[in-house]
Amino acid sequence: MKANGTKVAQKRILLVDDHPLLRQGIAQLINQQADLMVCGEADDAQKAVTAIETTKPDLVVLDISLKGSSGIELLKNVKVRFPQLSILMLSMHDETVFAQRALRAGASGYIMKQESTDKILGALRKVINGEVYVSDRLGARMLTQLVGGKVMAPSSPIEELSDRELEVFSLIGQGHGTRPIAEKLHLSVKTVESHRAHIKEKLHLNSAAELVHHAIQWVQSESIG
Amino acid sequence: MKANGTKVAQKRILLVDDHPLLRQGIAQLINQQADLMVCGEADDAQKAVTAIETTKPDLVVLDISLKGSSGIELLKNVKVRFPQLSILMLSMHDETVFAQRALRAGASGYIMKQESTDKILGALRKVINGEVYVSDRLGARMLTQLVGGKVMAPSSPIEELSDRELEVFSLIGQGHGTRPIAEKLHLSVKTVESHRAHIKEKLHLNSAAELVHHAIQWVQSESIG
DNA sequence: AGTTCCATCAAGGTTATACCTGAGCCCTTT
DNA sequence: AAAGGGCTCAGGTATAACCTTGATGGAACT
Repeated sequence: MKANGTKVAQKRILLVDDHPLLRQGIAQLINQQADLMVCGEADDAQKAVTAIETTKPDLVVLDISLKGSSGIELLKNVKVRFPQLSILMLSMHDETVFAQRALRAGASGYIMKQESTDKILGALRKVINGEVYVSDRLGARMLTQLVGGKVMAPSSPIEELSDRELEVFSLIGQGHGTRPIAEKLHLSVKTVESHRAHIKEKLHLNSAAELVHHAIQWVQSESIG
Repeated sequence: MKANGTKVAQKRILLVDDHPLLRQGIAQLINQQADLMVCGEADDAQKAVTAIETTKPDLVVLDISLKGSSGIELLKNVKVRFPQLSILMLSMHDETVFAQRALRAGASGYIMKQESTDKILGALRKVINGEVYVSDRLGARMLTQLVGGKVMAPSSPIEELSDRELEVFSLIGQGHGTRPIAEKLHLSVKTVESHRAHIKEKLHLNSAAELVHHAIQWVQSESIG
């Protein structure tokens, strides 16, 4: 069966990531498999939607940090338009902050770029078969949360932030002011101010200076650690 | 000449990155070239040093954000032990923040993972030939800083700040707002505003957000070393 | 000694941002 | 149907940022 070359019905995978090197790496990994193939690539949100419509993939591998809008936003949009489509989120960021909100937004799995190619292949196959993939560590943690009745003590109050709030928080940490953030996200300045206020409440911060300070620290710890 | 297969002396490249997918991507890119080859891979600082000793690469491609210690720390250590070795820093982060730091620490180039494979190949070849690679945008910016500054190259425009300005800059970087700074230094708020304006001029910054961003960055780099 | 330069300090006035209250809409949960 | 949370935005006031202007005193050139 396996030896039958391309006659086996291969699962079609669309790659969405703005790092050409990484796309090349995962594309090679996938195309080496008899049962998988890359049907297309995209490096931003618009191209991703177009590519889904034209290539009809069985699975989308989606980077959580795209240029322009965040991967989570794209994930939500795609899920609205193509509810049946399976999506595996790929990220270099800490799973404790991003994985659960990715799953809540409709992803079928979350895996970090730091994982071995074996594990990534395993995640791909699991998601294609309709299952949900998360790391063992995160899976255990989520079980504990369920059994524990309510929500576990969040390891960081940053997990309390909503998706939009986290997006704003991240942009603040990258050094952007309120106005540029509003423009980038196509929102009213008033809305961004509102998000900032909520972030300050949730993180128990008292001033704009403190907010910027913590945001920059967090962005830095995310990128270096 | 080119047609002589592997008889041409290929340049040996060591990859240091903790993302297997990305290593696979860049390895494939390099090994497709007749004049380049991957001589080894490493995913943390220790293995990187060992690999340099055993494989004697002509060039090291080094991710700036490694697990454990940061890539910049590793860069400094490697430069102490192997001063002749060329190093191209690879990063997914904004070059305006990290590139100059990397070059000062001894790197021969800095390129972002978002760049096309063509540009990455170009950077690899440029660094192997003993030249320095930075993006066109960053190169122009650095030139402007040199020309716009004084005759000599200030290693950092921060050295242009007066004592008082540096004091204010440092307090901004510690997360204090204008009012608290004025109180702490027994000055009028207006005076602190004036200092802030002069700092912004000297560092070529355009907004308060940028100022705070750079100030925090600087304070952090000072405390880390 | 005079001129120039600039660091330091500061005011007035304009614009932008921060902060507070409130509110409509949508979705999910109950 | 009701309740809660998330997302969006507005009005109004307080505060901070920003621009211009300018006084003072020290350093440096010439």
